[in-house]
Amino acid sequence: MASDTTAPAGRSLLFLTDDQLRKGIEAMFFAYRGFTADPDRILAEKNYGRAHHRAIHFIHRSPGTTVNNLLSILGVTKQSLNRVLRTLIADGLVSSTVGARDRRERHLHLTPEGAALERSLSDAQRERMRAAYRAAGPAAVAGFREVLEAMMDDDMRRQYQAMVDQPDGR
Amino acid sequence: MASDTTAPAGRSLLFLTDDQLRKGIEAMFFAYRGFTADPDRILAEKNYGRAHHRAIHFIHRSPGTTVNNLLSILGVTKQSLNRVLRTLIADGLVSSTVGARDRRERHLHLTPEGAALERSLSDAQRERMRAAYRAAGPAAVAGFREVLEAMMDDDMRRQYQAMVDQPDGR
DNA sequence: CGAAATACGTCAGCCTTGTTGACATGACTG
DNA sequence: CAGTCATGTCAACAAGGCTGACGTATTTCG
Repeated sequence: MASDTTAPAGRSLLFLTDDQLRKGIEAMFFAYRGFTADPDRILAEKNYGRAHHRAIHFIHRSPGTTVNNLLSILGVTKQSLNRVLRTLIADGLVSSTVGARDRRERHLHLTPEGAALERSLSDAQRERMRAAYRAAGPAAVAGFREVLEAMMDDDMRRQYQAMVDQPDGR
Repeated sequence: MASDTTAPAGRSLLFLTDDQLRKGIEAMFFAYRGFTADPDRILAEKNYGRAHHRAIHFIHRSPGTTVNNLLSILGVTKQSLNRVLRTLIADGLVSSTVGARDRRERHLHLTPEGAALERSLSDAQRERMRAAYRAAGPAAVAGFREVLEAMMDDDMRRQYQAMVDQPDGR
């Protein structure tokens, strides 16, 4: 690497050493493990995986969303998503209803049972996030969000922004 | 849950609404995708996966580390790690040498080829991190690290702290 | 010394979750 | 009506987790 030593201006050169960057990388690695640990425990008991969690989360997030929409949010193939969706529907956690305007589409909703599982998953995850936010304080949280957003790919960030700016209507 | 919503008191409480927490959760989700995207592209060309990346990263990080040590850092089973390690050794990216003090142990090092791959992977990841850090600024970066550290499990945080505080000697 | 514990490797089998490719159906659209 | 679109599904495969069971050095401890 060894770039910043020669590079001009910028706001602060010293805080962008490879060592600082490596610490950020390792922090992401370990923090993500913590981030998924609580839901993973709950899901394991019910024989579901992270893929089910993601589907449930975004169906809860955007009730009535279509399969195609979910596909583009999750960034997986339809075969992969369908496998997960099939089990969730079979288990009565998700309902799939034919679209009124366009009858090719299926609109996805959580059933009461699905909503209950979503609740318990997101409670666990929120609890950890809340504790982290409390420990770090509001200023740190703002910085946290800024860096994370800057880390996304452009098209991902667009999806994220669009999603984040609409309240969840719980 | 529904805790902070009942008493909409001060500003310090409002920043911990479920909605704020959800935004943080979704930011983690999308940011982690970005975080792994660049290395994933490089690895895919060489028919390696994220598991190889993690092994390479931490062997680079702690040259001469033992298999058991790596196991506890990565948090996987020895069978799982061994599969990855076997291919890396067979492909000449990692060397395994019998321990001098304790001949049961194997000490792992990157070969020159392994170090080259590590370099190209971490260059890509650091480049993204650098861009995010630049965009967000030093104060945001400090907050970012604070929140991530608060998000880890206690024993994970201990490992992280111990690791982060020793320079990597590159 | 001998028994137990430790570090490592490996075989076999299973699961989840991702992939491609192919194909069918029903529904909208020009 | 022809073409495209949204969806579902079958089959086959790969990565990378897991458990359980063994085998083999080697070290440690009673």
